[in-house]
Amino acid sequence: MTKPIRLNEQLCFSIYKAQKQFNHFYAQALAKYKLTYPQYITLLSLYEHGTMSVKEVGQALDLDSGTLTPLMKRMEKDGWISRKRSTVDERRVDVSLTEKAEMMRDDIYEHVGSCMTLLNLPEESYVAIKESVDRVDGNLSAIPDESLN
Amino acid sequence: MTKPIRLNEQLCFSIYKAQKQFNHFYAQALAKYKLTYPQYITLLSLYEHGTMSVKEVGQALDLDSGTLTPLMKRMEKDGWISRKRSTVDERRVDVSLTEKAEMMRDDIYEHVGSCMTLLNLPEESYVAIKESVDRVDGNLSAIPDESLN
DNA sequence: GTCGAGATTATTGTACACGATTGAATGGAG
DNA sequence: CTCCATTCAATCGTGTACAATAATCTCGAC
Repeated sequence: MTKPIRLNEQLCFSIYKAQKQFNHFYAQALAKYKLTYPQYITLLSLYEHGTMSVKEVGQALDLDSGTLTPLMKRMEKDGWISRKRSTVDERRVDVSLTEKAEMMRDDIYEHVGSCMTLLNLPEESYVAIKESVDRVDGNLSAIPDESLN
Repeated sequence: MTKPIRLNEQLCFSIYKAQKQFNHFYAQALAKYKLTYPQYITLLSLYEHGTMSVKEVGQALDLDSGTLTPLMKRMEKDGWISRKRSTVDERRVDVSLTEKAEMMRDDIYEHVGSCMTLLNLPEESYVAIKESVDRVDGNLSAIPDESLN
């Protein structure tokens, strides 16, 4: 007598769908800049920390080089960032913002900020939900892979 | 004086990361069945509703045929489902479960169920968080694309 | 000074995800 | 009965994701 698993009662499915909605939301909001969501968070990270190596961006975003290298090549082609091998340590590739990125900074902050108000969630709810999701994330990452065999 | 956007305070980023953690969690939990997460939810949907058209699966999972067609071809090759054109309406392709899928059903329910206990979230929290995430999803989907230009 | 273990980035292969387009099939409106 | 707008699956192009592997580099042991 095994209990069936109903899709619409699964937290993973809710998060899966919410992530896609956010993706769509940002696709619209960022269309005028021709940025995708992963490109946008890469940009945010650089705005926040300044020039970083690919490795450091990967740690900030929880993405590996297999994702970041092609993504950053596209961002370089679109004039958002420049990439060059560090002269100090030639294994590293330093990623820095272009003039264009610096110039667009406030515009992007402001536009995205105003779009976010349309989400229509009171500040306390927003923070509370975020903390809940972070807890789920934390609990998940604490599970050793071997225990799932 | 534009307020900077801090990545680690963004709900979208928390959900983005949690989704990836769930993906990793299910990649481990489903490895013995050689199923990915999207394949697993396709299977769940068929367990729940029986034979469905591609369109109906797409509505249940919020995915389009561009994603589902290749995914289902892989699932067919791996012996989970069979696909055939409806004789009633030849635009439709009916997707049904194989013997193998029916036989594995309880095994999968049980194994995934036991993995879920490792998430270590009390039932009330689980439900409350899920409802919060669903609300965010609902609010997002209510935003008209044009208002984000 | 050279060598090799370990670290770091790039590349490759597989699998989503989705917008846009295509082409076959359907079912009304007239 | 015949157009023709609509529906549906498949296809194509672009862009993530990530595991696995390859290529490159650093630094400490000697």
